[in-house]
Amino acid sequence: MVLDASLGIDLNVTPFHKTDDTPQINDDINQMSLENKKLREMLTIVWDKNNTLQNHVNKLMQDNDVLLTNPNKRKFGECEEGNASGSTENLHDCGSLKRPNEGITRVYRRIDDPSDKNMVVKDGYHWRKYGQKVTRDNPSPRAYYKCSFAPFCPVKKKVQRSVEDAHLLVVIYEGEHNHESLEKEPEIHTRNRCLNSSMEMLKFDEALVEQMANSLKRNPDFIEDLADAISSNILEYDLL
DNA sequence: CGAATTTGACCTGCGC
DNA sequence: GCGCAGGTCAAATTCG
Repeated sequence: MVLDASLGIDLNVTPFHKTDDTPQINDDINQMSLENKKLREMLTIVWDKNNTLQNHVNKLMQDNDVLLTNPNKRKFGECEEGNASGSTENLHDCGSLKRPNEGITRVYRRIDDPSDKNMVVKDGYHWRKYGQKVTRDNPSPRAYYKCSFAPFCPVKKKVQRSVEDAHLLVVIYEGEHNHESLEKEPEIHTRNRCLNSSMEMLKFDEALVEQMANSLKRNPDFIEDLADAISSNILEYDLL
């Protein structure tokens, strides 16, 4: 019996064989009840472990936030507060040390349909697409946009689906708009200062947690450790 | 018909 | 110098 296909856990419960022997039937029914009880408790254990892991992931996310929002921990080349679209840098690399990362802002947007090839990100500005390229580290194409006010406005943006999570669009803004937003629709909300409502903050957190969980699931060491932990727990239970 | 998008070619920077 | 990868250009195509 596979409890969780994504984790590849197979509890391998011995099949129950019915016989014609009447006294044997009662024994078998008792045995089945025992096995059902065992299974239920195993499920509880797995569920508990899942909750523990999820709490751990949440804690890691909080620690990460502290690092990103504490200005004293910033170094040269680290993320500047965003301004291209009223947004800021967030999770992941805050830029290499090769060049100052001023005016470079990375934003994650959640999309409902990962198969949707339309990577339009509404951020209140009007953009003109001038190129598209498939990059080495990501099979989904990266789209290049210039602000439609170019060359008056030097801002560019790159939009690419996250390699970690197809539901996430990674938007990289370069430069600073020297004009007002064209539309009155909400700007992209940011981790540090622009998440206006708690609802949007929740959605943002959900996306980040999901991305991190996906990364953990893809990590063979993590899966191996998890399988070890669960199997040792089951063995301990059987020995009782 | 004009604006926006697509897409192959070209340019540039970097590592070897 | 060469090859690779990312970024940009511009002609062709699509769309409203």
